Amino acid sequence: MPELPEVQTIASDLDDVVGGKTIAAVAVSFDKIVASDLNRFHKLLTGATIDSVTRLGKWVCFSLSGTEGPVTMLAHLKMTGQFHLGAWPEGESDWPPHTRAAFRLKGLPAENDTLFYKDIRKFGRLRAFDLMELEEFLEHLGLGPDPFDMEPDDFYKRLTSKKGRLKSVLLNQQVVAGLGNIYVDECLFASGLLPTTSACKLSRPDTDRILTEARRILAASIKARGSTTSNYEGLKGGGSFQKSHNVYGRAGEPCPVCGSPIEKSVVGGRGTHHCPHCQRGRLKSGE
DNA sequence: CCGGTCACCTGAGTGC
DNA sequence: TGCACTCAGGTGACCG
Repeated sequence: MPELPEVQTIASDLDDVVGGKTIAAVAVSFDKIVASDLNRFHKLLTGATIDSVTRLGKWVCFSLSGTEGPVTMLAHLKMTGQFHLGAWPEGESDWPPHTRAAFRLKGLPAENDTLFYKDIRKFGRLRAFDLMELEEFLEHLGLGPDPFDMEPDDFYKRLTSKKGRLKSVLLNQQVVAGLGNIYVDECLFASGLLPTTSACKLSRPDTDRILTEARRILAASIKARGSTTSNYEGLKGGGSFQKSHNVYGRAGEPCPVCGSPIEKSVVGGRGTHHCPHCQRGRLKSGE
């Protein structure tokens, strides 16, 4: 379930390990994993050099120099996507379990010269674009800014212009990019706000508090290489921030602040965790 | 515009 | 031991 800190870790590991490498060959073992044209995917990426790997919301963004100009590969890992290094598969039986695509890289030892995209549930998608196609796709996505890039004024306007419940609005990637189920629950606990609060009724102190807590929690999680609950690790291993979760995955356990049992409910179709005592209405001015 | 539901998939966990 | 069942969350599509 990679969210912002996990994708940041994955991208930064990839940048270290495969940055500067040239793709000698591309193989796809499950066609649907490539959501842009498959022939063009092969054509754009084969022979291209990976200049850098960064994060865009929850997308992993490979910037490459292709044979005919700049190329971008965007990867969305959805629930169970991972990148791994291994040996190039010569036959179908050589593919590691659940791997869906392989990129053979030049200049690495043969036993580790291939970047695999692994995805148990096959929800993730890879796309390759030239500059114009990228621009078009990004416009279509309409991602909002990261919490780290967001001005408090802008954040207030974005949240209060939505009529939905706070949890759903924070999960909307067009409002703010990078938050997922885990960090929204943690952030709302830290902010003392109920997930079911109407976003449009929030005060300026409310939205300031949410932004501050989101930045604090996300930064701490990035430092811990993210949260490993299941099916997440970077090239250099998993994270440890799950140990710092206060409410996510802790239904029935005592709230670390007041001791009340953490409640689990469904909000916007997502499992939602909150403390019924610490999370109440909106904050008052000056709090 | 908004909420609810389903589809996309597989594995882990639970209860009988 | 095995089987049926539920659940996990990111996103897009669809309906009311």
